Amino acid sequence: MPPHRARRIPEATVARLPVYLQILVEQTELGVESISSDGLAELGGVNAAKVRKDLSYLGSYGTRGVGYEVDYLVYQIRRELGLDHDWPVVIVGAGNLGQALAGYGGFNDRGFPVAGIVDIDDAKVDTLVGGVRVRPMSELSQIVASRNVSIGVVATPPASAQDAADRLVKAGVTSILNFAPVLLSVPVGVTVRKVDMAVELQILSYHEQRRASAAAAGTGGQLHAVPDEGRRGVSA
Amino acid sequence: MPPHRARRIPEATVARLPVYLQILVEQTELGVESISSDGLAELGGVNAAKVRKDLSYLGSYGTRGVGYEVDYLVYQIRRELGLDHDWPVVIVGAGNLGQALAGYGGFNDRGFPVAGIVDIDDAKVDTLVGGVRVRPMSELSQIVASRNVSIGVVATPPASAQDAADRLVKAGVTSILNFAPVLLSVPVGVTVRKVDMAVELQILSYHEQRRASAAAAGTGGQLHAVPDEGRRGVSA
DNA sequence: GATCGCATGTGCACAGATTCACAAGCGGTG
DNA sequence: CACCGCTTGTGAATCTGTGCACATGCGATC
Ligand SMILES: NC(=O)c1ccc[n+]([C@@H]2O[C@H](COP(=O)([O-])OP(=O)(O)OC[C@H]3O[C@@H](n4cnc5c(N)ncnc54)[C@H](O)[C@@H]3O)[C@@H](O)[C@H]2O)c1
Ligand SMILES: NC(=O)c1ccc[n+]([C@@H]2O[C@H](COP(=O)([O-])OP(=O)(O)OC[C@H]3O[C@@H](n4cnc5c(N)ncnc54)[C@H](O)[C@@H]3O)[C@@H](O)[C@H]2O)c1
Repeated sequence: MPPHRARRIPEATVARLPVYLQILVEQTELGVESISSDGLAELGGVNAAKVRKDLSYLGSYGTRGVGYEVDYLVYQIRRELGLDHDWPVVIVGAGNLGQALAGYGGFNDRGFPVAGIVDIDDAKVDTLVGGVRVRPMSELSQIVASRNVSIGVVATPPASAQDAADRLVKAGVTSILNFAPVLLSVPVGVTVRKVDMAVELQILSYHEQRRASAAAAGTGGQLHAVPDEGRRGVSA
Repeated sequence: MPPHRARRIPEATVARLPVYLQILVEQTELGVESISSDGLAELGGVNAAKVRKDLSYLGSYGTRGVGYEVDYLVYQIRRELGLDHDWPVVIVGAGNLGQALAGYGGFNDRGFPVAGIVDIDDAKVDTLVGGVRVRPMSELSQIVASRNVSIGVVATPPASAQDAADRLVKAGVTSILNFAPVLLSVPVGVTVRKVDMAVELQILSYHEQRRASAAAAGTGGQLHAVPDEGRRGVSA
């Protein structure tokens, strides 16, 4: 039986664990063997108390007065995130974005090999993108089943995104990463995350605009820096 | 003088306004002239009370007993987000991702035309990606200055991302959208947002893993659906 | 012009996330 | 083996966000 039974980790923490993991792996490569919550906080751009609380959800894996053993922490975070094995993904839509994703080595390195990429356009089928051959939609189910895929990526135009999601679900996928700027409707039990780059730009635009109007209304142009936080602006 | 002076809008709300905006524009195109908080909530996959509270930060632009006039709401959200004019962006890094971004029409449509794309690799310079010619790094400042760019996109490998950000800041950019999986360090007054696709996949992986272990520990395989929420899984 | 239905706008209670502050405890030192 | 410095782990306070529930007020109807 595992140490704590079925502890539920807050979503906010789950979203930060991958960031810690990334940093810790980099530190390992630099030969660092031990790290304090302060050190990790610095590298991750967050508060040290938050780091400690986040890590405490995994269990007590630090040593008081010393810090955390990097290797062991990597192992524990990996385990918690389910990264102790690969998660092959299937990409639907071999357009601009789908091709960039398929050709990107970073996913493979981080445990998400591209099991296949499918497209509805016959002209795209059988072309090679990033070492992967584009397959027709009819093979989607077969790819999912044979490679035991549970994560699908939607990279089709918005109008086709729901169709793509429906096919993924029908094929047996239970998690979807959606790049189309539309809300996907899926059965209960399927998890969807959306990445919308236009939304990100619009959030930046809001802050730009706010800065501009604050300057206009403000002390007359002289922009004096906020107290501190070292050398970092609004982040996410 | 504007109606409310300098109301501060909660970050969570700022992040949802672009989603409402997108939906409202689509509704306009469908000929819909008026929408209730319920309707908008449905289309946006959120709670109706949240929609009302979010919109109330902009001012009282609804009509009790009726709803919101779509056109007017679009206008107000645009204004609040600073989308009453275009925000040209400059992309650093013309690799897989940079090319996909430059070739993507959706940014232009949503008010973020690509003012330029630069790369450090001479072999890439002068090639055309998505109708835009790749420029050498030496022209970055000139592009930023002449097109009045305040938003930069980092699409270089992680190791070069800080360098790219430094150059953007030096050129005068005050907002950065970072696609490299590293924390960027920037001066106070510069806003950074990070989009990390591997993080998104890892969050999905966490939920997959959790589902799997819950099923193993659970009632023995028979997956019965959660009470409801209609037909939608975990979302973001 | 009084009445009624209906959707907004918001006070309030609750939930979740962040941060502080400090007791607990490990390892090294004398 | 007792002491000391240092960092973890966590209770408690605070801040932020969510969602209910309902008073408010608009517009339509009679
Ligand atoms: N390219 C980018 O940089 C970028 C940036 C942000 C968001 N997006 C979003 O990502 C999505 C894809 O963008 P893109 O630029 O790659 O578009 P694209 O038009 O280049 O490619 C879309 C691909 O999907 C295929 N397709 C269409 N309908 C399909 C269906 N029902 N099933 C399977 N395949 C189908 C098309 O044949 C095409 O190959 C869009 O929703 C877009 O809004 C793209
Ligand atoms: N391709 C994807 O789908 C994808 C997905 C997720 C994340 N990313 C991230 O996006 C970034 C870019 O990925 P990619 O696949 O396009 O990489 P890539 O290697 O194809 O392209 C990177 C480009 O940046 C240029 N470059 C390198 N150093 C530079 C510098 N100092 N200044 C300016 N340009 C420089 C290179 O010449 C190259 O053209 C990476 O950080 C990657 O982790 C990419």
